[in-house]
Amino acid sequence: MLFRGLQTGRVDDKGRLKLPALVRQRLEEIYRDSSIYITSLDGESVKAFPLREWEAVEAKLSEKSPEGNESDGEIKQKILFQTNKYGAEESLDSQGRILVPAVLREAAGMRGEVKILWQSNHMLVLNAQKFGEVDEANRLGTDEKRYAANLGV
Amino acid sequence: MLFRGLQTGRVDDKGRLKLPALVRQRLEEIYRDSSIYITSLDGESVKAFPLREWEAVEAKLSEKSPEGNESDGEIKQKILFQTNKYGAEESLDSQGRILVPAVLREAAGMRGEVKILWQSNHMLVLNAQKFGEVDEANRLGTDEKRYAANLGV
DNA sequence: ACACTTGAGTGGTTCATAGTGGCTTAAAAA
DNA sequence: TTTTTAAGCCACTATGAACCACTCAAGTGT
Repeated sequence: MLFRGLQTGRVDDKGRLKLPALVRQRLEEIYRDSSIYITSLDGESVKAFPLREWEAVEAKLSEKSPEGNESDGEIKQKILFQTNKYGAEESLDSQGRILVPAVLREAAGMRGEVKILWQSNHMLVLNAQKFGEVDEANRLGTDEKRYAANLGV
Repeated sequence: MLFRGLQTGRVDDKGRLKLPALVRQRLEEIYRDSSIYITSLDGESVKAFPLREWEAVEAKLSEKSPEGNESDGEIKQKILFQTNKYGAEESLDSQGRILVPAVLREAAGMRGEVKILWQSNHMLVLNAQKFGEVDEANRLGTDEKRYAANLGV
């Protein structure tokens, strides 16, 4: 777990995403490598993978699917195509910034302040508007709160 | 892996494809050789192989097929014929450009801006229109996004 | 057969700008 | 305070895009 909770970053007018100091420190501690694969599935949000994590995903995506499962391989191909479309290998500069590729910057509206969340193996980066939408879509109903309560939350 | 993500190149009015600087650097690092075999299977897209990679493919194509497998050898012949039809050995000039053979230029609509993807052992080059078509065909539905999420993407 | 034209390919130059790196001031934390 | 982090800003550089000029080969017409 790289970090918990919400972090905020900022994209400057040249399209560079500045990561909060905490995130930089953790990246350094855990991965000892500042290489990042920055991409997206749909252009709505930005996903930034420590390169090592991305390589693991890549391995899964290029694994041969079990016999008799055509569609499985097809989906993997699609995922690879989409992530390639938005993707770029980057690395943190001396001030902890990474350049967001122009296509992605445009598609995901990466300008000014952005929200950063850690999701199992990558950072999810959203602009304020998208964050609001996701938030809305993730509101808990009473049943869900009960469910949470059962889990001790 | 030569590079990840999408690169854009440009074909000038003389039919020369200019490779992005990153790609040139990586080619130099990894292959230490600027020889490229540029070809296509069907004229729809351009496939540019570092010569060494193409030689590996060629080796597979000229391997004797297992006994009693007529059609296998036939397919290899067809593939060789088509790749020869469009193919040419080229090498990067001092400014990182390669000439796309006229036939291929014509067939694949190589003019102006083009998209470049790395596919296991070669660069796949598509014009904007073809890229759009492929993109369209590779859009992810909600089920597929769920599948991706399970893989950690 | 010869000179001439044409067009494709080659090589290089120039200019604008996206990207890079770093500096400085401001703000926040210790 | 002192120290760290952030944000804006500025200057430099590498790259890309557009040109231009030259070579070479093929074809054309006399």
